[in-house]
Amino acid sequence: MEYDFREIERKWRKFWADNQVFKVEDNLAKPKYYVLDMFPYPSGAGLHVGHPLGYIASDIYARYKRLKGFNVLHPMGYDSFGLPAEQYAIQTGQHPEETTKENILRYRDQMDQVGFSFDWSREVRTSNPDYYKWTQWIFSQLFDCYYDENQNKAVRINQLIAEFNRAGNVNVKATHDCDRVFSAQEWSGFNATQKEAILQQYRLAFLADSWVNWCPALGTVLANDEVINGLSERGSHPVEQKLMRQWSMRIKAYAERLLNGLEKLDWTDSIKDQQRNWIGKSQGCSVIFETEDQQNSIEVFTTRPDTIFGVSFLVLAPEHPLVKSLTTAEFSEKAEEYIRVSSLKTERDRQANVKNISGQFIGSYAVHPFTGEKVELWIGDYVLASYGTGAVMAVPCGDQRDWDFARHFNIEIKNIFESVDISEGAHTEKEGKIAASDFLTGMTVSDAMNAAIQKIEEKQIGKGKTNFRLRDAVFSRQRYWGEPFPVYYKEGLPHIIDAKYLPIELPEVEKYLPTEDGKPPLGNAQVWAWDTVDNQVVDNINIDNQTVFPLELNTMPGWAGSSWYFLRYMDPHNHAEFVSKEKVDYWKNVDLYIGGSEHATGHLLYARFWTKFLYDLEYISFDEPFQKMINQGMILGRSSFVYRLPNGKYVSYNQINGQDVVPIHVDISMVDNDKLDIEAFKNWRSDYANAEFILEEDGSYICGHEVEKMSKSKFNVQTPDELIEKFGADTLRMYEMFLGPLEQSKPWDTKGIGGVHNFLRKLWRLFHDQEGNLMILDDAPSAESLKTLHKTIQKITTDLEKFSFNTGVSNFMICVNELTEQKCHHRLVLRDLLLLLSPYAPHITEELWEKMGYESGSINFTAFPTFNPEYLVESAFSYPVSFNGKVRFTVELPADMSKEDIEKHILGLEQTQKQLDGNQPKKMIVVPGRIVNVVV
RNA sequence: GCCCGGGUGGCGGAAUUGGUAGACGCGCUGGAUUCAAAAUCCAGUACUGCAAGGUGUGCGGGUUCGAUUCCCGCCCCGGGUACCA
Repeated sequence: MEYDFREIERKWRKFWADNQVFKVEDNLAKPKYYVLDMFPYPSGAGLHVGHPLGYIASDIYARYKRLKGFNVLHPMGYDSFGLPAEQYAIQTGQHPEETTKENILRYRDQMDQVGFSFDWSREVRTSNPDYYKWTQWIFSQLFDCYYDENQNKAVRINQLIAEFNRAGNVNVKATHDCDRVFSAQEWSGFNATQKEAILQQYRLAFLADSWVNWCPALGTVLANDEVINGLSERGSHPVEQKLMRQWSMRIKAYAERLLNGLEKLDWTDSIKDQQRNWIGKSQGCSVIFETEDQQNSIEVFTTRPDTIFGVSFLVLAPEHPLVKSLTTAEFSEKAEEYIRVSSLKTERDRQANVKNISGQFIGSYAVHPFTGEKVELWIGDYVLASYGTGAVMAVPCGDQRDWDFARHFNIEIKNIFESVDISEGAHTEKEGKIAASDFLTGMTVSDAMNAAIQKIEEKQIGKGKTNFRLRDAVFSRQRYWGEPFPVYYKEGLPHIIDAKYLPIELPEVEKYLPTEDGKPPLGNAQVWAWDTVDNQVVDNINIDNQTVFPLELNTMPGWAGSSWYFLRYMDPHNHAEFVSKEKVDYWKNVDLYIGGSEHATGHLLYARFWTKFLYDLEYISFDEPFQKMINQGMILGRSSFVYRLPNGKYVSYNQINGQDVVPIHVDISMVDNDKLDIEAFKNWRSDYANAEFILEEDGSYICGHEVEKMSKSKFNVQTPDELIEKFGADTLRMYEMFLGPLEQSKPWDTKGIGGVHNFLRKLWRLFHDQEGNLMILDDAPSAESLKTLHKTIQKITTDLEKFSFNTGVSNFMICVNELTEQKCHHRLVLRDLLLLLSPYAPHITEELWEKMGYESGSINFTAFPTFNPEYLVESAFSYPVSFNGKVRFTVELPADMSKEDIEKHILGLEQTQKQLDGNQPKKMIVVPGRIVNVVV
């Protein structure tokens, strides 16, 4: 019987599904292991061969862990809210839910074909009301909390209110945006609106007017990580700054913990560094400069307090609140013009003109806190209003931008560094000694830093401070296809709908576009008001602002649902809680997370933030979601090209010979081994129907190729479906792993897939005789076969532990090659081989397992073979003998021979004497079991 | 600019973390089998040289008995990031 992979794979997929083989119970008696893939957004394009790469790796690992006796949680779901479905809806009028469902069906079908061992009974979809009910609930918890910096955790807002009632906010240490200090008496005098306005400045989910990245083309705001070089991540549309009233998340409160938490995670340095940079902690100090007229004071933030005597001017952001009052009449016109011009610049313009130095003197001066000298005040848009204090002390000798600015505007450049030349640029290195700086003179930079901060604090003109680049995260989107907020507005104040009435389901709308008066799409909904008596969503006509109120029109961003989905898998059908304490205490956090590195500063940061928050409230017992993470590389496409000559003929690649040609992408399905199917090409498009060719000598047309990202427009997309049809899922799984290290990006090339397919056929033959009948021998295997087997057990095990899946495949090939040569048909060897291979190639191994007479469908729940080193003991070793490091010959010697004996033996050899050519060896290096080196 | 990766045959990639560079697969060459093809099997395949040999892991140095591996200085490619004070 031949290896009929189609029949075999169909059979086992059905068996697994019918018997729910991979359904996992919360078996508290067994040790747990949680293997998770980043869940996909189900796009209309379906999966290409790049998508399953990570899923295959995680599936192999999950199956391996099961064989090792772990209770493995290995779920899958869909991040099913998102922009593409909504834009498709705008174009076609089709409800995003419909398209999303269709896409999910296609994804599921494609994933099923690969033979993954997901427990589909735990599937989650973020757009499912049963799911987003809890996303809304978590939002309401964030709304109900503030961050207490004394306890260093999130605490219920009631406790803050109690403190306000007791003593105002004088003693409160919390992360907040509140710039006023009030007493208990004042607090009790505030009305409800005033009180809530203040509370908003403390809540972890809060409403605030903030500068946001507004994308007019998409009609929505975007988070910082959704903006790349001033353009939207999706669609590359321009983004501008706009002041809007938006929901935000006070992620800043967690900056320090998000930074420190990275230490204990088993992630790549690259991702950790990206998060560190994004969080952007910088230590320094604030310094207050009094203005010359002593009417105002300007606070700056600096990381170089040691250079305070090098200050020659201050620069304020054009948006700085004091600019207006500090500008003298003489300069007001110029200053206003400068402010106007810079406000028109989008973030993108500002970035594009980084080299352009611009600024404006505003006519007044500050006073240097130590020297009492006058310091010019300037505005310049290289200073950002949103970072630090929105003002900097400029030290041209120590900072290149300040140096450029000073040079450009002809401002004095003081040198406060000992024997450093600053005529051609600033001295930015933190080394050397400080000069001409009063009490700092003669100190090293680091000593001077400490001394300066100490003095500044003594004089009460500032204090040591830590700044973070991390901004609070905007949480409102002007979209339809996202989670609605459980929020209604009463007298302009947001009120949270009680958890027992959740979910608040997305309303039906006629159009998915913003309303004519610029409200978000939910503004089109007819039934979108909250009845506080009946506690339900009712028609807008009932709004009386007495008992029925308008609901929030924004929806939540894409990262809301993906920030906690890994928890829901543990308890996906729980209607009473987002996850039960018992289950989350058993499964804990994800042991192995596999996904792309493009989520470094988005999803991975937000998920960590929400995890820490839920930990603070003691809903979960761990504060990092993903212990170990592997980022699979991108699989690139291999595009094929035909070349058109100016005369319209198509010339084969090797016949171009430097002629002027236009390369044209051709669909890779028409190309086999770079050879073009000419008929298919002619039939592809009408304008190619009469194409003429200049062919190779053998009459074929050879295409050129290039490695590029896979995309429809380049006709280089390879879907898994057609490969599975042609070679089977087991072949595809092993081939994707064989391509190279998981983390590396690599070009997709179908050429080698035949080699992997041959391997499986060869494996099949190992279990059968020449006539194709099953042939399993029950007598004792040879020592040689046992050696092959145990060598393989050892290698496969270490490869799996190192996630080196590509070398794993090689080692299987070596093993099967050796066993074939040994004509090994022994039960004991083949049984273990099947177990070893089953994580990689589950279908063929289930089939052979069953044929060998073992229980059907049990192979993934048996036990992984254990390595026995006894079988590998060698009696002899073939020593490479080198002279001055160059290997000249090898010699077979007993493995237990002593160093001295080896040395003697080698020296006595004729070959050695020949190599020595009459010279005396200076020295001999003998590494037992490794190498012999003779130094001449 | 800065921060992470990476550079090994015609190609994808191996190499116990200082010990025989190029495993495994693809491709290619030759052969067996076949009426023929497919499939399968065997042999060869870093470069150079008739050969002995010589040269080879981006480039230039260094440490070492011995370096793809460690150190110093460059070059190139990929990813991230930036008037962040």
